[in-house]
Amino acid sequence: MLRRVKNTLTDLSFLEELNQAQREAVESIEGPVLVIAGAGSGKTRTLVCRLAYLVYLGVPPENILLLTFTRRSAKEMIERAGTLLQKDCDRITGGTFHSLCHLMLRQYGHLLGYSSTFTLLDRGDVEDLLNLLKTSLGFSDNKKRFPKKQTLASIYSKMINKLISLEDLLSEEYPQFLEYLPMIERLFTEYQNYKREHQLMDYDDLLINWLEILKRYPQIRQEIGERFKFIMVDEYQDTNTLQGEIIRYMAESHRNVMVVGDDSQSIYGFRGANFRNILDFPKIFPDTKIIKLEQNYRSTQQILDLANITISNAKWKYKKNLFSLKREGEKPFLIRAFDDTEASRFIADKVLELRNKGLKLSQIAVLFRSAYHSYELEVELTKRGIPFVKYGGLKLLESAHIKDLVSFLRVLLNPHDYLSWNRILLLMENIGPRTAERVIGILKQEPLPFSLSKLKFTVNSREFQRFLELFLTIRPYEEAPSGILGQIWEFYEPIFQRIYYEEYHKRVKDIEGLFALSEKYLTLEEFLADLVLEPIELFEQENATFDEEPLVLSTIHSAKGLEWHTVFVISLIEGRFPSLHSLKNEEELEEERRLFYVAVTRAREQLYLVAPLMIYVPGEGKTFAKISRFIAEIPPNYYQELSSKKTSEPYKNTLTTSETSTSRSAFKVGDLVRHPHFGEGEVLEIIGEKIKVNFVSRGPTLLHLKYTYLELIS
DNA sequence: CCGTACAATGTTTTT
DNA sequence: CATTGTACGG
Repeated sequence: MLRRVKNTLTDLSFLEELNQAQREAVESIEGPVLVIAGAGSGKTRTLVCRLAYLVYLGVPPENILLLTFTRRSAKEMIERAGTLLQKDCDRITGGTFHSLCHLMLRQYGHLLGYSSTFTLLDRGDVEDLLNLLKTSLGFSDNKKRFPKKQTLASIYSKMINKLISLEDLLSEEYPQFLEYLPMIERLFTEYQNYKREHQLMDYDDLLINWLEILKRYPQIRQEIGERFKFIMVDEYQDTNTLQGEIIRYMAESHRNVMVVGDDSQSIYGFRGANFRNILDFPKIFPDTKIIKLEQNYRSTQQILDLANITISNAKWKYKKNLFSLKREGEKPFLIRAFDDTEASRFIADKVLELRNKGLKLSQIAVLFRSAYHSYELEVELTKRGIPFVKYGGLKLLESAHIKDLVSFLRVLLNPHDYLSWNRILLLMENIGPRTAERVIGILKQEPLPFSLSKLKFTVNSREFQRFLELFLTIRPYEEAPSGILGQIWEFYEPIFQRIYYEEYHKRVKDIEGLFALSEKYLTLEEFLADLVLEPIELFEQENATFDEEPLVLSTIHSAKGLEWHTVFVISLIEGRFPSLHSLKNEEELEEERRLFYVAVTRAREQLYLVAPLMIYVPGEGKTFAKISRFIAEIPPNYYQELSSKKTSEPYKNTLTTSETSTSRSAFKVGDLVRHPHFGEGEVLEIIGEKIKVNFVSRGPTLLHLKYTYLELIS
């Protein structure tokens, strides 16, 4: 059935680098395949090779669908496949489940009564809408214990993703709200109606609605089967029942589907992911070929040993037998710092020491359970001028000022998005909840160009009058997104200054970021959808001045699938990791354990486990912290304890040398210098504490004198 | 009816 | 400790 395409693509040498099991996975082209891949077993490489192999065999790239956990990783894999083949693979469809569903719904959503310009709601929008409905139903008056908007949003999403009834969910996880069951039920019904009536979809709707279409229309299943003849799904252990169903229907006609995952790395239970999905796959697709990748290429034996202890203590034992190439390395380190401040200092010292030894900063990562665990460290790194990026913190769209701007864009595209109308109306001078409500009432009866005079008459706000004029001049389908954004910004700036005058400069940087992003898009729809589907991380932009690739700080969830030379896992104390929230529930504790397993298996060579002795507790001051059970249960001979007080001598020397070198006289333009990592280069420029060196190996590079070890050669 | 000053309140992980 | 709700003055 598959014919080899002429002989232009002859180079299959990439297959030879695979081991037996990997190769089998790559070459099993037809029928359902389940790959159980342990941590570091070359899972990504296998997927990439299989993509390349399919294209090599003559499968048109547009007939291949690759579903991954982030759009970034899909893009990366497709690029890598292209490199292997030396052929463009861009036409492979790749992305997350949500982005695929979004794509499909823009095309087929009309079957459920959705126009192709429906608005996507992010978590914050969902909360706002639930809150709006809660108030309008009168549930917020005097009902002190009625759940608040965040909780409501969590309950709703869990209910949908786990496919369980509200009553079951409440009695299992939120017994304190059981008395409100009928009210919450009512609220959720209103919520669903509201979304439908106003062309809105939340994350869950993307899955539900696409699944609904697949279920209802056999001819579409057929059509989709023709379009995506080969389906691959990465990180299958983190899919939920809905996603499993979607795959079942999409692959129904040809059954060419490969899913890859590792049950011991399932860490998304909180959003309904069920690792049983992976075990049930052969039941949904009988005759599934099961392939296990058990050889670990990533980590040293010492790191693997520690990881294996963790997983062997798991309640549910996994049938896996990870073996490595017996690559010897250093035992993992355990550091008991006095408090978070000392831990941060230790890490900063160590990072600089490693960099002085020639390790790239981007080869080092600091991992933690919750985004806020790295606050102290961020302060320390900033103080020392160590560039870093943080993954898993606040997203661009989660900041109020960005949300404001986006709301303007949204109403241009979907005038029925009254949620966004509400937001922008409240921003304007002399408009409060009541006026906003009145305006929306008018808009609902008569959409904009018609209700213009009526609105001008009713609303006493100059700002609003100006906005109306602007609204009518913008052509959202014709102008470039960046141009539209520009016009909106011109209008919004004074409002912005008024509301956020305190952190004006900090926030303006995000706006600049949004502008830069908008320039990559041709249509406003795509731009807005992407902001929700692929939320942009909001990092400290101050580090952007460094040419060097930054150190990585990341939540463990966001570190999935990645690896580094050296990994620090911080905040290893009870209540933080495992998180306080999971302590009462055994299932969630098991998930925390898998999370710890994921964290330690990110490291290739060196692993540092860091736990403070004391932590600051709000009302109580400094108190003793209990070390994480995940550390306590590891026999001490699996790690070596290291004092956080003293760093190794050679490093101290370099610090003093470089500190003397901060004085302007140390280097001058034209000097020849040597850097431990970049090699030799010529000094181009000295700007305050920074120095620009033209390295033979990598061209002009800006370095911070205080923290760089430079040797004068000439 | 708007805007502001103050009190209360709980705190994970992501598409 | 930062966000969210409430009370009050303009």
